[in-house]
Amino acid sequence: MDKAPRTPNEERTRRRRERILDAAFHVFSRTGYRDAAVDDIAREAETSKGGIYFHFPTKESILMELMGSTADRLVEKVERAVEAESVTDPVVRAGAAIDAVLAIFAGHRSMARLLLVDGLGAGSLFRTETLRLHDRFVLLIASYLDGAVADGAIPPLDTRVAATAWFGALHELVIGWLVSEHPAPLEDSGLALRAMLLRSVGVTESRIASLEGSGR
Amino acid sequence: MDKAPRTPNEERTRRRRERILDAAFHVFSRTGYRDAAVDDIAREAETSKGGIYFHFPTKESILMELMGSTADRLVEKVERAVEAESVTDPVVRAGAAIDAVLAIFAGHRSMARLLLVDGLGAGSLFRTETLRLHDRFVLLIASYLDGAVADGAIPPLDTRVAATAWFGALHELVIGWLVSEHPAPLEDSGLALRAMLLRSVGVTESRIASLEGSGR
Amino acid sequence: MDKAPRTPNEERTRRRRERILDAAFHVFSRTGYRDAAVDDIAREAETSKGGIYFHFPTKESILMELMGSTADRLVEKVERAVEAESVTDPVVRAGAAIDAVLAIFAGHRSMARLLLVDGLGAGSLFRTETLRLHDRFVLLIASYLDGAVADGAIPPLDTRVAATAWFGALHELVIGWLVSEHPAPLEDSGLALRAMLLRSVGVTESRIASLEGSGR
Amino acid sequence: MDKAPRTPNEERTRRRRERILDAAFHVFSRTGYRDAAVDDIAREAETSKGGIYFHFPTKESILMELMGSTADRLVEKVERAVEAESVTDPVVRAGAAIDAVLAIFAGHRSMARLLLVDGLGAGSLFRTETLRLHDRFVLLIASYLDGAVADGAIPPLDTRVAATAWFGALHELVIGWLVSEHPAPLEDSGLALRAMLLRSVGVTESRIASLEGSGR
DNA sequence: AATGAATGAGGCTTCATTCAT
DNA sequence: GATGAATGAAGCCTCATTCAT
Repeated sequence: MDKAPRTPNEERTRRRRERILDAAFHVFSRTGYRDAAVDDIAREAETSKGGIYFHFPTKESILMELMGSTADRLVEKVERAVEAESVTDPVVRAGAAIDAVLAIFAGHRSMARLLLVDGLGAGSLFRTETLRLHDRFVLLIASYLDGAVADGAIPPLDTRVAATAWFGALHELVIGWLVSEHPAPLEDSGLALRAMLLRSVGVTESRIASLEGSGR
Repeated sequence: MDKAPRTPNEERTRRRRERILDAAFHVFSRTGYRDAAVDDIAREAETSKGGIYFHFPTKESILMELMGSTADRLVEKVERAVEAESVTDPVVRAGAAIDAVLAIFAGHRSMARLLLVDGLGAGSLFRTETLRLHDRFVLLIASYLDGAVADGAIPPLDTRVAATAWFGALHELVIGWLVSEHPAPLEDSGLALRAMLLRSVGVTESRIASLEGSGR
Repeated sequence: MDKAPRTPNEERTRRRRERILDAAFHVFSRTGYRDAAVDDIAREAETSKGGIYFHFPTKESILMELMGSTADRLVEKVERAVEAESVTDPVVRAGAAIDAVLAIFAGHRSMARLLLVDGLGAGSLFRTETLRLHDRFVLLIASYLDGAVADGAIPPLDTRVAATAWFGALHELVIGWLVSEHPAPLEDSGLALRAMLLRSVGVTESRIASLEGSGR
Repeated sequence: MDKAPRTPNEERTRRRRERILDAAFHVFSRTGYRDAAVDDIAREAETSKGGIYFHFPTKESILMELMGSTADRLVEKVERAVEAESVTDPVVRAGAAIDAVLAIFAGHRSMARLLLVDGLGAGSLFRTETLRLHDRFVLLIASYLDGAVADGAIPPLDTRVAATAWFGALHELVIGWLVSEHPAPLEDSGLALRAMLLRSVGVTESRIASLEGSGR
C-alpha cells in the first residue's frame, strides 16, 4: 500500500503532523483563526514553534490543510450515509442527506464551527475556501434533488437555488445550535426541518408523513 | 429633544462621529475587521488616530455601534416594507418580508457583507453580536409566521425552526451573491426562493402562484 | 526658507529622526548592519522600537538614508576643501583632494567604517549602494586627474583606472587605520601615500618635492 | 604522512568534508555569509544538517577554514607565479606579482568575492579574518618591494605603505570588476595599473616601457 | 557517521492605545 | 477637540544548534 509508512520514522513524523493539525484545529475552533497564536498551537500540540514550522510553511497552510482534508471527509461521510440507506427512492435519499448533514455536524461540533463559521471572517483567502466548502455541500444536495426531479418524484425546479436554500437552512440551524449554551438535541429541530425542506421542493404531505419514522 | 444640537459645536462633533462611522464601515467591509487598522479609518475619515479615540473608546466599540445601529435600521426597513404592502393577509405579509430582506441586502452589498459575513470570524465578541443580528431577523420572520399560523393560513408548526430555516436560506443565497464576481440579479433566484419558502411552511401551490406577480 | 520648520512640532520631529539616524549610525558602525538589532538602535536613540518604525518604514531604509545623506556631505566636503586651496594648478588640486579624503575619513572614523566597509557584506542592496559611493569618489578624483591631463601637467592616461587605483589605495590605508588598535596618525602615512600617488600618474619628482610642505 | 588515508573510511570522511567546504564556498559567494542557511549548504553538499555538524562545530568554523585554506593557496599561487618568471630583477618580480594577483582573482571570481568583499561586512570576527588576508597580500607585496629597495632598483621608501597602496589599488580594481555586469577583461586595465604602480615607487619610465610586453 | 526532527532564542514588523502639545 | 508622535506587547517566521534513532 502506498499509505503504509516505509520506516518507523515516517510514521512518527506523520503522527506529529497529525498532532499539530489536531491542536491547530482545537485552537482555531476556540479562538478563531486570527486570534490563534502559533505559540498556542505549539503548546497544545506539546511541541515548539519551530517544530510547527518544520511541518508547515506558514500558519495559513495549517488552516488550508485542515479545511481541505476535513471537508473531504465530511462530504464522503454524507455520501456514505446516504448509500447506507440502500434505497433508490430519490426522496428518501434526499431526506437521508439532510439527516446525514445534521448528524455529522452534530457529531463534530467544533469541526463544524471551524469549517462553517470561522473561515468566513478570516481574510479573503479563507472566505474563498470556506465558500468552496459550502459549495461542495450545495452541489451534493443539488445532485440528490436532480435525481428526484429526473425521477419525477418532485416537480422541476431550479435545483441550484433549492440546494442553496437547503444548505443555508441546515447551516443556520447548526450554527444556532453550535453557539447556544444549552443546545437542545439537534435531532428534534432536525425532524421539523426535514419536513419543511422536503415540502419546499414539492414533496407531498402524505409522502413526508410516511417518512417520518424512517430517519436515522 | 436630546438629539437636537444645542450649539453649532455639538452639531460639528456629531458630524465628525458620523464621518468616522461611515469610514469605519467602508474600511471594515473592504478589509475585514481584523485587518483594518485604525489608521486606515482615520485616513478615510480625514481625521487622525487621536481624533477617533476622542469619539470612541476602542476600535471594537466602533464595530459594535456600527452593527447595532445598522441592524436597527435594517430591521426597521423590513418592517416598513411589509407595512407598506398594507394588506392583512399573513401569507402575503410573510412573502413581502422575504422580498424585503433580499431587496435590502441587494441594495447594500457591503453592509450585508460586514453584518452577515465578517462578523462571524472576527473573534468571539463579534460572533455573538453577529448572531444576535441573525436572531433579530429570525424573530421578525417568526412573528410573521406566527401571524399566519394564528390566522389559520398555514398549519401549526415550530415557527422558530421555520424562521431559522428561512433566514438561513436567505442568508446563504445572499452570501453566494455577495462573493460572486458577476452576481446575477438577486431578484431572479429570489423569486424561486420565495416560492420554496412559502411551500415549506405549507402554503398551497395555488396560493403561491397567485402571489407570483405581486412581489415588489 | 524651505528648510525652516513651520511649527515647533516639525522641528521636534526632525530632531527625533536625526537622533535615530545618529543612533543607528553608531550601532551599525559597532555591530555591522546585519548584527544590529532594531532594539539596539531604539535603546541608543532613547526611544522605542515602535518609535523608530514611525519615522522609518524598515531597518533597511535607515541604512539607505544614512548612506545617501552622509555620502553627499562627504563628497561635498572634499570639493570644498579643494576649492579652499584657491589655486588653479591641477597637480596641487589633485594633491589637495588626496589630503582632503584622508583628513575627512580620519575625522570620521566610524562613519568611514560604515560607509566604506560595512555596506559591502550586508546583502546585495547595500553592496550596490556602497559601490555607488566608491564610484562617486572615483569620479571626483578622475575629474581632478582629467584637469591635470588637459592642462598638460601630467601625461595622458586612463584616468578612470588611475582614479580607481587612487581611491583603492586611500581606502585600504584608511581601513588599515580604522581597524588597527593603536592607529598611528593617518597624516604620517598619508604624506608618503600622496607622493606615491602623484608619482604614479607621472608627476615629476621635483614637483612632488615642491609640494611636500604645502599639505594641510 | 598524516594526510594519507589509513582506511577507506577515512578517505570517505575526508571527501565528505571537502564536499561540504565546496558547497559552503559556493553558497557563501552567492548569498553572503549571513544570509546563507546551513540548510542551503547541506542541500548543495547533498548531505544533511546533522552531517555538517558532524564535520564542523559551527557555521562560523566553516567560513574560517574556508578563508584560511584558500588564502594559503592564493598566496602560494602568487609566490609560485613570481618564481616561475625565474628572474632575479626585483622590479620584474614586483611587476609579476601584480600580474599574478590580478590573474588569480580574474580566474576565481566568486572566490575573490567571498574573500575580498563578503568577509568585510559579516560581523567583526570575519572582518578581522578578511583583513588578515589583506595583510598577507600586503606583506607579500612589501617583501618584493623590500627586495627592490635593497637592490637599489628603486629609491628607499615606506614599503609598508606602498604595499598597502598597491594592494588597495588592486583590490578596488578587482571589486569593480567583480560587481560589474559586463566586466571587460581585467588584463586590459591591469596593464595600465601595473605601469602606475611601478611608477608610484619610482621605477623609471624607460624601465616600465621595457617591461610592457613581458607580463604574462 | 548520518539523518531529520525538534528546540528556542531572537529578528523584524504591526498596531491598538495613550498622551503631550 | 484634534493631532501626530510614542509606546510596547504581540505576532509570524528564521535558523543555528542539538539529539534520538
